[in-house]
Amino acid sequence: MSNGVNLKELSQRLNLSQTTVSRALNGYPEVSEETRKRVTEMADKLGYAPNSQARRLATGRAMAIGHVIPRSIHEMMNPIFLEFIAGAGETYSRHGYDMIISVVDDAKEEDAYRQIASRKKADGVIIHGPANDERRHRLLKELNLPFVVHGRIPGAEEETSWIDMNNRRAFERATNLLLDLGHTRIALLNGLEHMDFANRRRRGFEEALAARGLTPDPALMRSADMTEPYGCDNAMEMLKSDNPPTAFLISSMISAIGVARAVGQCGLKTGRDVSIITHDDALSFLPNSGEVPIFTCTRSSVRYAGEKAAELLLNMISNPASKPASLHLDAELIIGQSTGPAPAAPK
Amino acid sequence: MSNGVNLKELSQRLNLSQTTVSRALNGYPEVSEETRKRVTEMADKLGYAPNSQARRLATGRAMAIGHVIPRSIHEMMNPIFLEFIAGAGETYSRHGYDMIISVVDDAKEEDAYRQIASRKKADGVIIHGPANDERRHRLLKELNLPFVVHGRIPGAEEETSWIDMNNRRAFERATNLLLDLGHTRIALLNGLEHMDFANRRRRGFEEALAARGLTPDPALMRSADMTEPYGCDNAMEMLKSDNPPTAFLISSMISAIGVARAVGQCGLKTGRDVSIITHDDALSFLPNSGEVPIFTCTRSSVRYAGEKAAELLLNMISNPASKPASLHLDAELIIGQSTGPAPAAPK
DNA sequence: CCCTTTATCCAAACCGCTTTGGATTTGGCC
DNA sequence: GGCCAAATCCAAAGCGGTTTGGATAAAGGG
Repeated sequence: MSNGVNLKELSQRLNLSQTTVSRALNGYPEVSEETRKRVTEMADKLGYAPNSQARRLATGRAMAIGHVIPRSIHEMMNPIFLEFIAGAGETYSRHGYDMIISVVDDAKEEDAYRQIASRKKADGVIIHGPANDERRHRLLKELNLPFVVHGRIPGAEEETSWIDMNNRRAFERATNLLLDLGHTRIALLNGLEHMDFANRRRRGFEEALAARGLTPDPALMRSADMTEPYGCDNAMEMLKSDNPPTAFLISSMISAIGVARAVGQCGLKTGRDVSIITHDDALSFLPNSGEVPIFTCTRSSVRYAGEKAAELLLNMISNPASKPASLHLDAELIIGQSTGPAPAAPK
Repeated sequence: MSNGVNLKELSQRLNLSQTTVSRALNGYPEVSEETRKRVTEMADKLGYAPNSQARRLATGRAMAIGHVIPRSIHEMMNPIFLEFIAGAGETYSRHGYDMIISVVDDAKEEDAYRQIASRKKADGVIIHGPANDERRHRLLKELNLPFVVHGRIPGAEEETSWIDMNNRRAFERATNLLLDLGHTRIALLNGLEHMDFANRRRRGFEEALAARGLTPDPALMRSADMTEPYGCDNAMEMLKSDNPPTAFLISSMISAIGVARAVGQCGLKTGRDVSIITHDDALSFLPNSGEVPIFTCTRSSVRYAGEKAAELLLNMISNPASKPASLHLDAELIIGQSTGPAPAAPK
C-alpha cells in the first residue's frame, strides 16, 4: 500500500494500457469518464503516485524553482530571507513545484547557477538581494534561465521581472514624518549600502531632508549589517556625542531594538526624548502589531513579496513569450509608540 | 557552449559509445586514462553536464533531502530553522545533494511525507521540532524513508537517529548558576512545552530547584512562542507583581531582548537589579559574543547541528544497514553582563 | 447500407542517463 | 604458437513516465 506501484503495474491491474492510465490521471479528454473513475479508484487503492524523476525527464520540466544563497549571505538577510522563502514556498507547493535551495560558497555562486541550468535542476530561479553593481541577471539571461528579482537591479528595471517595495518613498515619508514632528537632527542607521534597497532608502532620506533645505550630517549616517548590536552601539555613540540626534530612522526591526536598548541605557525614553522609526518587514517572530505598535514603522510584508515573486516566476515559466512583469509594493507608514515631537530644548 | 549537449552528442563527437563516456566521467576503472582525458576535455569544452532527472531515474536515487515545514511552524522556530537549514544545506551541496523544502498546510504535512516517499522526491528527510507526542517517525518508518531528528523523540531515542543538545542539563546548570548567585525567585520563560526541547528545559530548571529544596512557583513559569513581546509583556507583569522574581531564565535570545526591555522600562538595571540567562542558538543576526557577551547564556550553535544532522542522514542513506546513530551536544555556559548576585533587600 | 466522424484505447518511441553482459584486442606465459 | 587473463570498449536493456500516430468500435449522415 504505502510502497509504490508504478504505472506499468497499475495498468496491468486495470487491463489498460499505460497510455490510457496516464491520460486518465492527467485529465486528458480522450478517455471515458467511466474508465477514468475506474483508474483513479485503483490508483488510490494501490497508492500510486508517478515517479517525479521519470515524469520530469519525460516532460522536460524540472517542476522546481531554485534559490541560490551564498554562504556568507549578509547575516541580517537571514530572517528576512526565510520569511520570503516561506511565502514563495507556499505558492510553489500550491502549484506542484518544488523549492530547491542551494547554500554555496560565495566563490561558487555562479557555478551553482550554471549547474541549475545545464543539469536542468530547476525551471527558474529567484535573485535575492540585488546589489548596486548586480551581474547575476546577465548570467541568467545567457543561461536562458527564467528569473525574478526580489528587489530591483539598477539600470535593468525594464528588462527584468522584479518585485520590490518602494524603498525610496517609504524612507522619504518616514523622514517627512519626523521633520513634521520638529526633528532636524535625524540619524540614519541603514543596511549595507552596496545593496540596492539600502541605497534607495538613503536617497529617500536625503531627498526628504533636501526638500526642506537640510543637509544630512554624515556623522549621523551609518551603514552595516543590521544586527541588534549594530543598532545599540551606533545609537549609543551618537547619543553620547556633543550634538546628539533626536530621532533615528532604522532599516530593520532588529537594529531598532538595539537602538531602543541604547536609548534606555542612556536614561532616555523612546517616543519622548528620542523618536524611532524603523522599517518593519513583518517578520513573524518580531511582531510589531497591536493597536499601537511599539515602533512607528514603514511596513511591508516580505512574506507577501515571496508569494507574489513566486507567482510572477511561475507565470513566466508557463508563458515564456510574455514580457517582463513587475510589482511595485508600497509600504504602509504606521504610527506607533516610538515617535513624538522633538524635545524643545536641545540638551 | 552554455546550453547543453547531452551524452549522446558528446559520445558521437568523441567516436565513443555512451557507455564509455559515462564511465569515463564517473571514474570507473575500465576505461584507459588516455580516453578518460580525451572525454573530460571534450566534456568541458562542450559544457556537458548530465541531466539530473535522467541520472536520478537511472540510478534510482533522488540525490535530494527533504525538509517539510508546516505553514504555521511556530513563529519563533523560524530563524532557528533557517540557521539549521543553512548548516545542513552546506553539507548537502558539498556531497552533491539537493535540499528541497516543502512549505505546506498543517493538515497536509503527512501528505507531504507520503508524496516524498511515493514519488521518490528525496532519499531522506529531517524531522524538525519534535513534540512530546511525536508521531512523524512512525509514518516515516512505515514509508521506509530514512530520517534524522533534530531534537529527540521521547521514548524513541534508541530506535531513531537524532542530534540534540542537552537541554535539560543546560537549564539545570543555568539555574544552578543563578542559585549560586543567591537568587531564589527565578522566573522561567520557556518555549512551547508541548515541544520536547522546552519540556526538557523545564525539567532541568525544576530539578535544579528541587535539588536545593526549592519548589518552583507556577506564577513565575510561562510557556509560549518565543517572540520579543512575549518576553517583554510577561517580564513586565512579573516585575510589577507583589513578589517579583530577581532572575529570569529564558529560552531564546529574542525573548530575552524583550525581557531586557521590560527591565529597562521598570527603571531597573539588567545584571544588577535583575539577572537574565538566556539560551543562545548562536543565530548570526543576533550576535551575543564579544569578550563579555551582553547576555549570560547557554550556547549551542544550531547551524552546527544542521551540519551534523545532514552528515548523519547522508551516512544513513549511503549505508542503509547501519544502526541508528545520534549526537548529543553539550551547550556552553557563558558568563555575560546580564547576571549578578541577587539584590540584598527584597524590594 | 456504406462511409465518415467521433470516441476510446493502445503499441511503441522517446526523454537522457546508468549498467549489464558481452565482444574485441592485447599481452604474458608456457 | 596457443591459451588465458586483463584491458578496453560497446550494444542494448532498463529506469518510469509522457506523447505520437494510429487502430478499433460505435455513432451519425446521406
